[in-house]
Amino acid sequence: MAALDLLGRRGALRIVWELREARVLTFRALQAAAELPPGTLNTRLAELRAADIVAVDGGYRLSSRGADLIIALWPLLRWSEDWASALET
Amino acid sequence: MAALDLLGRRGALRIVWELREARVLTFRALQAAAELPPGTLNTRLAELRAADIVAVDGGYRLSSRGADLIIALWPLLRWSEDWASALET
DNA sequence: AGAGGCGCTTCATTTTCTGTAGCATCGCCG
DNA sequence: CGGCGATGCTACAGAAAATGAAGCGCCTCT
Repeated sequence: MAALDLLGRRGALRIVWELREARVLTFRALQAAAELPPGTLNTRLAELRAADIVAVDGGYRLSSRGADLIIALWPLLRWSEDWASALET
Repeated sequence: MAALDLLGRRGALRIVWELREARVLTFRALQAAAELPPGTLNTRLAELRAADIVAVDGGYRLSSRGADLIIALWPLLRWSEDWASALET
């Protein structure tokens, strides 16, 4: 479960999420969107780049593997919406 | 993305994973399976119980919402297998 | 009584995260 | 050219979290 270990680090899933739909964000924009301090963001980005999930190409974007990841994440996101609305009641 | 925040904590996804297929584990068995020290496990279990993902019923098991989560996790697990085998090459 | 399993708790150490500040670089505009 | 704003990213001190080992109190079974 190495992948779960990587994605289970603070902010990792959030970064991937913010780069959904082929978004290209600058370091600072990503920092604002993911609500992470620069040090953490930079550490996380290094790991995600090493894992070939995030690519740098005129800003940060998902690699093709990262795009697959977003697709695989869809059911989880659906679940989290249901979960959030269920908790409100 | 409160759910992602919760699941993005160390060991959280791993705990859910170890409870897949309606498994019922004792605290110590879960500790061994998830490779977590008791303090961390206990903290995480408290969060997961508060989120109604894990239930205590003669041991730790997934709640019905937790079972839904496992299903939603399937594509991600598939992706992580592909990812792991791709990294080996 | 003793042995073993149980769910935790405690504690000291190490690791990680946070938040602010700021550096060096680049492109743009007058 | 000289400044201006934005960029990616580093530095640092303090806070928070995780780690690993030890062990407590409780229960059950022999």
